[in-house]
Amino acid sequence: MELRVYNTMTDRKEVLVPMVPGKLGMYVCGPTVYDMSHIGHARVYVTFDVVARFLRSTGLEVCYVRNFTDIDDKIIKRANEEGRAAGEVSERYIEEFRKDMALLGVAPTDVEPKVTEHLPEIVALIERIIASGVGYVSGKDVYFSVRDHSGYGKLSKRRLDDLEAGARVDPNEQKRDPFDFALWKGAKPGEPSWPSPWGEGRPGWHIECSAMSARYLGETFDLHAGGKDLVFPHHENEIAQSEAGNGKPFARYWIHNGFVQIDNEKMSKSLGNFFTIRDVLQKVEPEALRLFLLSTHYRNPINFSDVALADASRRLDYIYETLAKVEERRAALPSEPGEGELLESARIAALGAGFNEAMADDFNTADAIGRLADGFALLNELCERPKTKDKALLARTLVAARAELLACGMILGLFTQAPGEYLLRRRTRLVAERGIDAAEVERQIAERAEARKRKDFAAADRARDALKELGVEIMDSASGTSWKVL
RNA sequence: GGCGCCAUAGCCAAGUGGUAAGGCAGGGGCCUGCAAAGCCCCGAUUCCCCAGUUCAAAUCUGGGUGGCGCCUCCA
Repeated sequence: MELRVYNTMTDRKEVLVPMVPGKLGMYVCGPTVYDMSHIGHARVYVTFDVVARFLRSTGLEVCYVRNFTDIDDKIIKRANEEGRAAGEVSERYIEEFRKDMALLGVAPTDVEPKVTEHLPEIVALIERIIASGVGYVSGKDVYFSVRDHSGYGKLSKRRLDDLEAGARVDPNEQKRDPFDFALWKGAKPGEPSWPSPWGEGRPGWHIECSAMSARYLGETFDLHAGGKDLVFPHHENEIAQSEAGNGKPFARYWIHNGFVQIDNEKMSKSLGNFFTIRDVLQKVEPEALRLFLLSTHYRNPINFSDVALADASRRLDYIYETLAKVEERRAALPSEPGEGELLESARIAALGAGFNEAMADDFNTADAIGRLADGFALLNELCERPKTKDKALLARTLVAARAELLACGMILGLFTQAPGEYLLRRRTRLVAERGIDAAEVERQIAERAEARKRKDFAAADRARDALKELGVEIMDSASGTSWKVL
């Protein structure tokens, strides 16, 4: 199947053709580890986790590199505030980041390079940039001379002359041109530093990604991704550095995700309207956040709200309730139903086919998730009103339909939990939140069962109403009465 | 000022030339002692407005209106 991706470089969807057939290298700009990650970070890493999973599902051997920026002004600032070493701060937040990612089902990437462990590569690249004539030393710093590099602005479609109006010059810097950017910053007192041909100092912000991507993926590689706000200047500068230093084209396809917004405004630290991943996970299951993030196409902005999150949560409950129902039904059917025909085979086949079609069109997770809806309806239908008395046939069909859905879910990193565990954890969480006495609920349900046995429906209904008052909803079925928190 | 994005039902959200996916909420039906859950059916003659191109436009072009982003650390 042809895989089409929207390439920021060309502003169109293009067929993704890896440089080396069967293999694909991808680099995603990772976090600067100076604080807890927010849901904007969650979106980026969930998005590209799904991209990597989908690419792998097509048979590509993917090498996914995502860095940690573990030395930077903000980290130093934080370290000074806390009276710690910069390394302590970055290590702490790397751990927190990994915890967040694990909760969200974001798989570790193949390589997670840290800037502080790649100084030799960085210094060597800066030397090559200087040698190529577009880098210059000024005082203790080294800068990239933007005007001496042809092609600067090709990703962001900016011309230097257009930038002029918004230019701001930091008087502390010794640039020849306001748009030049630092490759190397000479050490200031009390700052962490590393030796270099230009004296003690540390790398500029952009050079790390150029150096580390080349180290693990080669000087030219397939896919480079990140948040939309990195297009300029970060990615533009990476391109300039890499192409000037290596004399080769840099990344072949660029993909960028849209922002998470709050009340239709960008969420950011500077606006103070941001939620950390940890904040959100206090309130909902991590998987619900993941589902929410994937319910909008990655390039569009997504508006974060309690309502939207509740929608995703409800939908996820439906999915796990369906899967739990399938398990229960399955237990009453032949355990080895054998091979053979299926019910609704066309509908089942359409699930995976439709899903893949949507994903192959620029990773359209929103469309892809929509295509799965019929599969869950089918499972419910099969469980509640099977159109056959052939138990083996029913069992085969249930297994096949579920397998199809779970295979798609695996690519999204969704529906991967044991349904019973998910539902119990969710109920336990809600029970605690609402201060519901679970034993009391069970007692009232038992009483109601007695009343029903006596055909005293008035009493049974009173019991049900009483439970509803507590926020508990009950469901009668052949196998007894179950309950959930509303 | 420069560059760019977005506008689809009450809400969320796909769809980039061939006659509007999906979800939530709502209405009806089936099931149920009654419910709940589930399943089925119903819901935009229409895609911010105006003009144009075309046999055909939510989709393309031009012009508006409204919202947002980047150009400064930012995912």
